[in-house]
Amino acid sequence: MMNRTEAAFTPESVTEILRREGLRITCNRRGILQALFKSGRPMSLQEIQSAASSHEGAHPDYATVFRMILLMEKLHLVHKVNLQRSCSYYEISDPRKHYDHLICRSCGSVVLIDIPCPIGDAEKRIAQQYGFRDLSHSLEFFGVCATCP
Amino acid sequence: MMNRTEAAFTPESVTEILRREGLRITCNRRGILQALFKSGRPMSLQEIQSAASSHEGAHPDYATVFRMILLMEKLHLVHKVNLQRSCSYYEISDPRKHYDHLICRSCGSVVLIDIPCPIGDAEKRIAQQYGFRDLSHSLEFFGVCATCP
DNA sequence: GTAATTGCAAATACTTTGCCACGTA
DNA sequence: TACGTGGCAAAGTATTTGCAATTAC
Repeated sequence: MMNRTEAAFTPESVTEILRREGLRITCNRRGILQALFKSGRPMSLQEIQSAASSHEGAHPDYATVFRMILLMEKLHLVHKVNLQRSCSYYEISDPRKHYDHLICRSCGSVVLIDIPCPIGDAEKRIAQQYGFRDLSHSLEFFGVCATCP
Repeated sequence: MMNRTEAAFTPESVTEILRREGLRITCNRRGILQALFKSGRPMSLQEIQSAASSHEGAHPDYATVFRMILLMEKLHLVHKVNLQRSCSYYEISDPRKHYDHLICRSCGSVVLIDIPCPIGDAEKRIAQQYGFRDLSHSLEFFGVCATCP
């Protein structure tokens, strides 16, 4: 997909991708990108909206955030994360990185874990066995964190 | 948790668990249980409602299904499955079984896969490394199935 | 008989869309 | 200037709750 360099994602490189797609770079969009990059964890649209608003000139409407994230999702620049909550959460989706999460059932804290992906092999085997192609996966661990009773 | 026998889940054994919790067994609830057991895949509340209604005497209101599933979720008798759709899907959660899914991005078909769980070990390592306890996980594979273009 | 369960309807929450004014390139 | 973008408000969809009537035990 896309015409992307092999460099890791940064606000700048993602901005460049958007520009190449013919999209316009506005204050709101800059704010939204900053918000996504600053946060180390998946964010709801609400969270993205308010975080974005702390950046110069940015005060995106909720609908604006919604449409921007929709756009970025289509371009595989962000992806949705399943936190078992009542609304959707998103995070930057660097194609070179791997995103599995550890979520506290009690306080809701979310940790991005970096394990050597126990899934890669299974993915290939499953593709063969079930005749599916173009596989990806979503893996979340749920538990109770050290600071919760 | 609970005072459960080691036998696999059946409508009867789950009914027994509910009874022990002091809950009353009604036609609606029987219908909902039947629906969950008959279906081999995760169901939305809508689907559960209409499937339940095909059982003798059962015509549960949507709210009734909602409350019943909520209850069963608390008792760990069902769990939510992340199908990346706009509403929640649930399935029976037999503690002796393992639930990972393979979902077609194109036609939406859902397959319950039974692989030797590549996660079990990782789960223990993660528990140690991050100080979490009582770990469980949610794993879904997404791809395009053999019959889709 | 008593307390749990249910249907109905209303409230809430999140998501999605239409439209026109506005700003970027 | 031209067209993508953004705010506002309304519509759509799923979830959740209150309450009185009903039912299991």
